[in-house]
Amino acid sequence: MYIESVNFSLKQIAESGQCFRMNETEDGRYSLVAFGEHIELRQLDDNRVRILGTPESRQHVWEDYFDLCYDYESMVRRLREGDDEFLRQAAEFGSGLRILRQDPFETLISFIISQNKNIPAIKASIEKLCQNYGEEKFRKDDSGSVYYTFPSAESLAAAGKDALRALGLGYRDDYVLQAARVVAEGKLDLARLKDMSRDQLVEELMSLRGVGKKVASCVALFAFHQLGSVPVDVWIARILAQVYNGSFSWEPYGDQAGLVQQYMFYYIRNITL
DNA sequence: CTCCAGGTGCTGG
DNA sequence: CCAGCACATGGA
Repeated sequence: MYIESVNFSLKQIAESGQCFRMNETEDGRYSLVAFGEHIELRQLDDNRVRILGTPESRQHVWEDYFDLCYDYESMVRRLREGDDEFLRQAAEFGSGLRILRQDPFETLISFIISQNKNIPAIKASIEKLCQNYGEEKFRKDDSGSVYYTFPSAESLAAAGKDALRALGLGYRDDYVLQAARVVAEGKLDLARLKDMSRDQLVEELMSLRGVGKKVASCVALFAFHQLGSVPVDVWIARILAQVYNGSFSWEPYGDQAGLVQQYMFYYIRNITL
């Protein structure tokens, strides 16, 4: 099965730091676990991707996940043709980025774990969490090897404090447990948050322990597709301070500022490393 | 060994 | 409101 769109680079999306379970394989494919399914993706050309390991009937699910209906080209063009040299470069460099529509609970827990960790460590922690509390399934491809789904709120909430501590999440384990309990007990209905304004959504998420402005912004952006939500992490803060001397304004980008942020993040990560 | 990581909560000014 | 600090762990 093929899915097709412009501004669609598996490599850029996988390395963009918005998802943690999309990884390049030895032969240049990308393996992804999401919504309880394992799939493999291959970039056929700039705009075309082949999906393996999922039935035709699921095509719309992945088209939605990769946000194929959204027009990224207009922002890429706007930045490339603008007078901001840094953003011109950033848009050129990350023109294949898209903002995924990920599962809210997975995104919430993942970004709670992300705090004060580097990306490889985040990925390792999440895999371990999945191996211990996710569901074990078998791949539908010929390898038939096992993979683990992201844990449900219920299974995490049922985990003991000590058992969770043994996973090595550090001080974040208590945040994870509390968030899982709140969701499992129905005190926080993540589906209901879809209808909220960006400010309401962020406020609601920040009521959870261990969820501050940055994590809440990431969940708003990467799970609820609030493109106006702007996560400011150490890297973005560094850009604002060092490249713009504190004079940058998100205002001109309005409800697409979070997208601009993503081009910045992807660019800075790849030019300084 | 040291430094730092897609931060947050708490404290004292 | 803001600066400073502890936090628990692992990758580089």
